Amino acid sequence: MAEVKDVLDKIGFGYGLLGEHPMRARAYTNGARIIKKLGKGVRAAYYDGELGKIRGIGKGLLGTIGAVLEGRPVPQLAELEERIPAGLFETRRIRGIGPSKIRALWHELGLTTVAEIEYACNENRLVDLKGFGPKTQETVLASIAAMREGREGLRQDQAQEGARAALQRLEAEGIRAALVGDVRRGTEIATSVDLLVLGDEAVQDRAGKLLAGEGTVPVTVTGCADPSLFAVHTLLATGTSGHIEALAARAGERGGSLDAEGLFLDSGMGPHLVDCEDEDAVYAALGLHPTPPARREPGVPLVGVGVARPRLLRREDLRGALHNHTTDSDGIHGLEEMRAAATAAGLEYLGISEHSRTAAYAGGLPVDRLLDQVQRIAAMNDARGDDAVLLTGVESDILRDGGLDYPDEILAALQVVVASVHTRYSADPDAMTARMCAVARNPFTAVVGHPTGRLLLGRPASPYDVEAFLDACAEGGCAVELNANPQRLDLDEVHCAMAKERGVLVSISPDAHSAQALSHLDHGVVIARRAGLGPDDVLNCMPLGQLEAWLDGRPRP
DNA sequence: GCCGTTTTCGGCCCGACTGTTTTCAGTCG
Repeated sequence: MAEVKDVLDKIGFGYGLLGEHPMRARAYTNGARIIKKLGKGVRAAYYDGELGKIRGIGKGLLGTIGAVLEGRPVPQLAELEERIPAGLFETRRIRGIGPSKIRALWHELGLTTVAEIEYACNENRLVDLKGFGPKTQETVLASIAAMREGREGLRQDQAQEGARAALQRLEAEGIRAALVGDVRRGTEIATSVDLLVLGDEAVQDRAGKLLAGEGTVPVTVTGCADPSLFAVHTLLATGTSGHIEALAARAGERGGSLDAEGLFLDSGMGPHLVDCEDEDAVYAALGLHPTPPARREPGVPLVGVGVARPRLLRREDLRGALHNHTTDSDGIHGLEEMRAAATAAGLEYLGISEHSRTAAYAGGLPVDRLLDQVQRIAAMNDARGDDAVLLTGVESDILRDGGLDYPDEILAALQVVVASVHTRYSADPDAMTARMCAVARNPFTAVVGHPTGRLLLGRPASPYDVEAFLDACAEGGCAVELNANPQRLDLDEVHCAMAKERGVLVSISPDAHSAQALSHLDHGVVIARRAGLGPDDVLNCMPLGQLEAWLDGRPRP
């Protein structure tokens, strides 16, 4: 099914391309942005009637959204598709040029696909157009190249959603299947959803055909015909190969083997097949604690029974969540709704950190509005009953020199200052390292938000010295964020592990711009587990009292 | 198309940056 936000975005772009209804175009584009912030909850929000209450979603957009959700045709889109060559819609993914410039390419040069635009750049044909020049042509070319590189792959949220749908479909047909591969291990990007089905080739074929037309997510089906080997095959197909090799080596040490034939061990009378009902039984037979899928990576040691195993983070260890937005800046739900959602999610506290005054595009708060919110939060906490406690704060832009966006006396009035870069990502690496180290050493910084600024499949991480930055965090006593928005997952698992090594706490934050988006925390937990983090490594595993003590105990001028 | 009325029209996030200009349009966040 077409995604709501893509349809709205397409319509907005289409109107922009025709240049006929600029404000109507803006309304659709804005709608797409709202849906994106909502995350997965569009369908529920639509049927609950919540969607229509959101500012920016009116009767027209609601009708369009309903049509998409129910699989009905969308007249506006149909009309645009009639008037605009299909390939042009794809060109909206080229960064650096927007509807106006693409319109010029279409009308002046007759270009209607990404490939044609790329070709024209190589022939140097863009430079002479009015409003274009050598720099623009270069930008376009670089952007198209980046699109090519980044397009391949599924984000964790897309992959999980696709896996859920596929498994449901097979179950409805009475086919037993298990999720295996990268998606099961929780990698930030996967190439396909890998499923193992139980059955002979006929069953596998049927499963493959059932899923071929489903959704947009590529699914790879493999089969196992022998029910008694299903657990071993699940293990093998989950990987990684490095992990499996380590297990096979262990079986070898015991006179046996582990491969598609099953687990064989020698108890004195030659190797015999071990009956394994599930994966845990395989590990147990090898004298091991089971390794969770997230940790089945090369280099992660196996843990023998009798040896204490590291306690990996679980979702229920999270006591709260810092870094969230409301309608006061660019969120789509108010303080009350966000608090209710946090309470429902079992959180003890919720940190509110709106954009700061420099981030005008995101409704960043000037001092008076920020202080007003602080007062409203205090009043809400006074009369909160069993609700989650709200923490005051801000997501301060990190200025060019590494400074924060408010005077000290304002920052001092806040509980949680999250500091994030939102502009000038591509400054040179040395300057960026200095900027990030400066903010890490700033006594007002509690958490550095999405430290590398990457967008998965979209924008590369800022190239700077992250290790030097983490050293500065350790020195300054601040925490680093694992931004759990599946488009970011920033810091990544490698850097999270580096933070742990240095004793730098990790704050797993949903960066929620809607109530639904608190569920991003799940993605953060997966990455934290892959990084080997336990509850002691995560700032928001602290109960409220301890967190407050940590915040208060940090040196401030 | 959305919104909020000073309610049926007339505004629409807004400032920085970039590359193109010669005073600004387009794009981005």
